Amino acid sequence: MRTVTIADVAKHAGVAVSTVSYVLSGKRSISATTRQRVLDSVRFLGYHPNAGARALASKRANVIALVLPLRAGMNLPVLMQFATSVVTTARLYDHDVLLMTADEGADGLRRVAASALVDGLLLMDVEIHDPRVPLLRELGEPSVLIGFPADPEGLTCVDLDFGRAGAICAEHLSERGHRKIALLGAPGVVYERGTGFAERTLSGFADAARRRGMEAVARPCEESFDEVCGTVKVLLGEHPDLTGLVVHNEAAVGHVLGALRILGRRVPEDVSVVAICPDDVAERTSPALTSVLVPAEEVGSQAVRLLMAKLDGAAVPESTLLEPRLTIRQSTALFTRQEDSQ
Amino acid sequence: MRTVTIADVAKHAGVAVSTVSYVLSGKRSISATTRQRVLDSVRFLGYHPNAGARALASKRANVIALVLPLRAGMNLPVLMQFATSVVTTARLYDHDVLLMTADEGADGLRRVAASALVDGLLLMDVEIHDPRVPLLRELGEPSVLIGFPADPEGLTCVDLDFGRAGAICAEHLSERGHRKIALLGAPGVVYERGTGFAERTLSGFADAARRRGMEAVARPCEESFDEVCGTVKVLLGEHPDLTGLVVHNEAAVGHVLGALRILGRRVPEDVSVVAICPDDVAERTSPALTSVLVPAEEVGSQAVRLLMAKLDGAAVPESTLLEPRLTIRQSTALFTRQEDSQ
DNA sequence: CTTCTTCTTCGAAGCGCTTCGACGATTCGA
DNA sequence: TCGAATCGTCGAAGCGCTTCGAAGAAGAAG
Repeated sequence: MRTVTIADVAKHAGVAVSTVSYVLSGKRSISATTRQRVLDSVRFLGYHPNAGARALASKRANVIALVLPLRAGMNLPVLMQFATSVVTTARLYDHDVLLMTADEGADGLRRVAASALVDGLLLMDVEIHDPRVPLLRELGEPSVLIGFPADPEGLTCVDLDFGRAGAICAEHLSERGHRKIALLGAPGVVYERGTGFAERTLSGFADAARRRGMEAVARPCEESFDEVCGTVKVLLGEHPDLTGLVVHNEAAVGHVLGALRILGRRVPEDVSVVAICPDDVAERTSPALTSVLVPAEEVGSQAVRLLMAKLDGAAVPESTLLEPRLTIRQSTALFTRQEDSQ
Repeated sequence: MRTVTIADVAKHAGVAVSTVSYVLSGKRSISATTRQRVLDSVRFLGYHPNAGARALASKRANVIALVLPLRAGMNLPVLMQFATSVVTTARLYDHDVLLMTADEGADGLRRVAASALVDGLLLMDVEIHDPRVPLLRELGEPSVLIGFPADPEGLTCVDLDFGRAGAICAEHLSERGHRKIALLGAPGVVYERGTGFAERTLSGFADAARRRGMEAVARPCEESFDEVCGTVKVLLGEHPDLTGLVVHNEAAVGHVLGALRILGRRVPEDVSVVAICPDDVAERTSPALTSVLVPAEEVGSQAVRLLMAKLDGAAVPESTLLEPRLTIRQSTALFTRQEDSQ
């Protein structure tokens, strides 16, 4: 069973090879009757263009690279959602996705760019001082970053507006009457690595709290049950009048409720909890958590769309921030001060 | 900055294009001096072969497809480890990895095979009655499956030996003196879908228990804390003399210890717990869990190696089962019967 | 009826690489 | 010492596709 080539289709349809090509690409007008005849032959023979030949002749591989980091402290479910949406969206544009890990580093990027294996790059989990960023400028390969480096000048970046996300959480608690609130963040290493989103959430949270005249504290937090429990305990010990908790650590979300239970605090009667996490995680706890969604799918498909636009030579905005959305569930309640604090 | 081609290298080194090609592929002997001269030119010019041209001429894309399912009930961290190890191992063989989701289904497989985009397929999370399996036979594309379909005849399959894993858990508990044990499994849907690994674990567990003269029960289990708690409660209610628990549900592992704590059972004094999960999960709990490792990395790299062998036309075993390893930690203790049951 | 357009379609020239056959230059056996 | 085998290298023929220039057909315009 030899594979079907464009020449086979041309012969079967009784036209020239180039005609078949033009029918398939739509780059020149072809009469309706010829087009139909060609299309019929394509279907009849089960023709699929040879990717290598196409790439060679057109200088377009119709493949994009997805560069995943896969480091500690990553949020797997969100990452997975993201990857899925990238693949799905890319397919809508007739592109495939090459999976690269960050281990290969600069050489890897250089290699795929130079070998014309891919037409563009999608980099995830970009850090504030990401070593890949200067290389990216040097390569001149079309690219889109998920996350923001320190200097996004000349690059195309997409992300959830984490500053707003932090602020929305604080504002929601403020509206519910809370006066003293805390942020339970990502593990310490995430901050140390300078991953932008964690810091931006924190400052959005803190700024909003200040604007609303609330007292706010923040703490990084590891992901094991015991660590979460310990952190929450210390937090409540140091700030007995704490009534609102924002959790920005997906893995810890589940443990926080358990910790509060053990510590004898009811949710939402004693403490209100808002999480920044995907909806399914927030819905699986009890009580279900009021949460701000990380729209992984939207980020992924938007990133692909931007990359496709760049491949077509279109101008795209350097910065795209996706608006977070708050979903109110059972973990936040109107807080009526039992006794005015102080 | 035009891209460097093999002709540029040839000219720079003062040899024929074909000579450069043979130096790089090693398919014909080349004198040491010429080889060195060519290699120097390659490095000097920063030459990277054009992937499309290479694929076209050699009929080998040097790319393999990784087909991920991305359904409910998947075990993300393991899946991620697996994907990483596939990419890393593939690179050792100078291959890249194309990421596909199962959504595209049969058409997707047909497409990448027909377009010669990839040389082979790696399918994950294969089900007992997987619709992709017959297609695979039809396509005749080199492939390796992770997991076992009902009829693996003529296919190449790799997996952890889950039957042994279940058995090892039971045997370990038996050796520690337990007489009545239970298996807390994957969510119900996983069993209903007929994913082989869950069933094989269960039967390995049950058989070993029977051989050792232990009483054994099993239950599927959802992943939220409340569901886990409920399931454990029912289990202990129905079987008050239960002293050993095997957990084969990574997401639930953390919750199980919390549930036992709430129910007033100490680990390992009252109940011993063995988990089937990656080491890092088992180590993060307290007490750290005695566990059987799912060697995701080994599965991934082994799968790639098998696929590479097939691409080279070598014969490979139809079935490769990786031996599970038990790591003893703090969650299982010698059980001394307080009173001989019955 | 001729000339100029416009619309379709065709032929051919690559794209950059691999691979086959061939050809000198050595080396070996007898 | 001569023919045969071996070694190292070269040239050229594709691989299957895109794309450019041009040609034929069919109207439109004069």
